[in-house]
Amino acid sequence: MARSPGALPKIFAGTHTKTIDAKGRVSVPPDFRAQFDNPEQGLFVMRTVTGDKALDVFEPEAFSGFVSNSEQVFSSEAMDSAIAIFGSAQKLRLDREGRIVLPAEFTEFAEIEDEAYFMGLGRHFQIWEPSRGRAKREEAHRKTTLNRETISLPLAGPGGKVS
Amino acid sequence: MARSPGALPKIFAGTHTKTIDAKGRVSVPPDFRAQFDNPEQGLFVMRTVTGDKALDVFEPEAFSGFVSNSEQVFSSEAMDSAIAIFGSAQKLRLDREGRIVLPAEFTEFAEIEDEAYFMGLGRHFQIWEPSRGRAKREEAHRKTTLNRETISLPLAGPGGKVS
DNA sequence: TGACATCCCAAGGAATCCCACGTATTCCCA
DNA sequence: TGGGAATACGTGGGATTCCTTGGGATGTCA
Repeated sequence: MARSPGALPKIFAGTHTKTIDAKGRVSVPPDFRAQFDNPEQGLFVMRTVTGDKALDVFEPEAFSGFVSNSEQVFSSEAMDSAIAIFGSAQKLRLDREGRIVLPAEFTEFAEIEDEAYFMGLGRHFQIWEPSRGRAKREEAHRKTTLNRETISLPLAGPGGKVS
Repeated sequence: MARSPGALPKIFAGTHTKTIDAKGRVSVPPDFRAQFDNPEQGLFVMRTVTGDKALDVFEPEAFSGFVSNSEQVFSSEAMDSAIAIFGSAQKLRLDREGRIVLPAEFTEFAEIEDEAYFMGLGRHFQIWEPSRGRAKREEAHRKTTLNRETISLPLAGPGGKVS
C-alpha cells in the first residue's frame, strides 16, 4: 500500500497499558490501530531477540521484510535466524473492536498476566509486562542521556525523509 | 505464479503440535493451509540436509524452484544435491480435512512417533519430533539473541529497501 | 478374494466472531 | 467557561463457525 507522496510515515509512539480480559483479549491502543494500513490483515507477533522478555509486533508488510533475508534454506546460520524469527512468530487477527488474543506461548515468554504494556518504537511496537516495560523505558532513557555524545541519533529534519 | 504488485508474500510462521492418529494421519495447521495456493496439489516433503532430524515441507510451486538450480546434471556435485533433494522428496496429498499421512521413511528419519511439531520458516515449514523441535527452537533463539549484532536483521521495516 | 490405503461423512468441542451496553472523552454551543 | 450532547472506546456475553477426531465406505493392488 503505497503512501501518497508527501504523506508522513507512520510512527508508533508512546506507551499504553491495557487490561487482558477473561478470554485473553487485549485492546490494541487506538493510536496504534490508526497507523495500520490494513487492520483486517492482522499483525505478526514474535519474541524479541534482544534478550528481553518482550514481544515485537509488526504489520504484515513490515514483517515480510524478514523473508527475503532467509532464502538460503540449507545454511545452518540462516536456519537459526529463520527459526528464531518465523518459528516464534504468529499472525494474530484483530476483532471488530480492535482486540487481539495473545497465545499462551507469548504471555508465558513475556511473563504477562492480566495487563499488557504497549510501547511504540517507531516502525513497530512492543508488548511488555507493565512493570518490566516501565523499568526498561526508564533505563533506556537514563542510558541514552548518559551516552548522548557518543551515539548518533538521526534527528534529521523534515528533509531526511525515508527513501 | 506472479503475485499482484503490492500483495503480501505468504509467510509460514509459528509452531504447532499435532497428534498423529491410529491411521498415521496428521492435521496440517490451519494457519499453514490458509497459505497454500493450491491445496489440492499436495505438498513436497523431504529430509533436511542441515544435519537435523527434521523434514522440510514445500508447496509444489516453491519446490519446483530446486529444479532450475540443478540444471548441471553432469557435475557430480549437482548430482549429489539432486539425489539428496529429489531422491528423498515425496509428494503428499491432503484429504478433505487437511490431513497428510507421513510415510514410514520420514517418521523414522525424524524419529516421530505419535506427535508432529510443525515449525514455520517463512517460505516453507518443517516437521519435527516435538521435544527435538522445541529444543531446536530454543537454541536458535538463544544463538540469534547472542549474534544479533553481527547478523543483519531488517528491523528497519518496509521503508528500508523495498521502496 | 483378501488386505491395505485412501477418501468421505458425521459429531463433539473449542476458538472466534459479532452484537449490545456502560463508560469516558471530546467537541460544540450557549 | 461551563454544560450538554455526540462520538469513541472498553467490556462482557452469546451465537456461530471452524477445527479436530473418529469411524465407515470405497477403490486398489497383491
